[in-house]
Amino acid sequence: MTPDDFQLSTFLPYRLAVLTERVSRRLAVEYGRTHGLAVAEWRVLVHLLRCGAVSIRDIHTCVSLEKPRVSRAVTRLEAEGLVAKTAGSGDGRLVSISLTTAGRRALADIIPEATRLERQLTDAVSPEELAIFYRVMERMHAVLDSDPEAKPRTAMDLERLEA
Amino acid sequence: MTPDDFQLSTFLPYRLAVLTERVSRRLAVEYGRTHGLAVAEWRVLVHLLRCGAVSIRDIHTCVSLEKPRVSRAVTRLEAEGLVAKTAGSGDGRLVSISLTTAGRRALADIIPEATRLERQLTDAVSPEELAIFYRVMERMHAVLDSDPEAKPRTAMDLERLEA
DNA sequence: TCAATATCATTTCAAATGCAACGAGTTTGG
DNA sequence: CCAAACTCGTTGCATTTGAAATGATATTGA
Repeated sequence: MTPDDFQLSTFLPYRLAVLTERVSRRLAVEYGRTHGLAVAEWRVLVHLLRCGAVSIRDIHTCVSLEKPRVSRAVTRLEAEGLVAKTAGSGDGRLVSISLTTAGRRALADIIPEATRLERQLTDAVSPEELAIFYRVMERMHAVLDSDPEAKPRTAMDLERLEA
Repeated sequence: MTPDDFQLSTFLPYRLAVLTERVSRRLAVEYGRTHGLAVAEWRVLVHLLRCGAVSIRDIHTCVSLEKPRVSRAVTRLEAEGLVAKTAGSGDGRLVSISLTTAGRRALADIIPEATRLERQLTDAVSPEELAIFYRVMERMHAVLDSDPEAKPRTAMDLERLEA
């Protein structure tokens, strides 16, 4: 392919970016409207639901967010009463973050909506096609895993493969 | 699925976001290292290669970037001599933006690298799987197209379907 | 033991971002 | 003809962002 034939609208990274942003913004409507959350806050809450009391560092290495972003998200969530931040009992550097009842309640509101959106998207294709879709995504990740210029995957995203 | 079973690492919007960011950042290494470009600048340059002299508005409606972002990207590109900005001949509000020779040369450097990265990713799966992958993406777009809460697709991304 | 190194969370700072408002120009409808 | 409504590109402004620096605590190794 000569450079002149290059077309943005069929370029894989562009197509991924466009679909992702569209899905992402659509989802943000749900958790934004009902609880004023941003994506970082949403991810932190969900991670806490599954992993209980954890540190900033732990969240950072799990949910693909930079450390300062997690720190700020937690600050906001604490201000809104959705999470509690307590000094770690053992290591004095660690902060222990956990869901409050209000946080759990917020998730109980949002998760069904999120799941509904996901189902709307996945129901548009057959289970076989969807399985292939996820397999292709995984293969692309694998290519990046062996590329020294690419950023490594988070612990959680790798862990999922073993399960 | 009860809310407690919800898992971020298998949630479609999250998975899309993670893969997209990884691919996007890997690509940015290419056009960042060689020419100091950011994603908006890269998209503008590529669009110009294909569409010749166009307005800010036209770029905005084609490459999925907000208008101010396009405007600022063009300002930077002009400062670096990669595009030329001339007052539109007809409508006095329009600005005509086109590639300079240096801009064309920059693209000649970057596009092969971008294409190489894309091929690395797509070569990891069979052509059939890749075709299904793109079809699934298109179906998800179609779901969002009929969702009033979702942002509409750009002209260019829709146009591609007719071709 | 205790200095050097490492890790954790936060903060600083400069740059990027998006929304809304703006000024300039154009089209429309009476 | 001209005032109202619209469109174009830019800019102001408040917020978000990530990289690097910071301060506090832990660990290591001599």
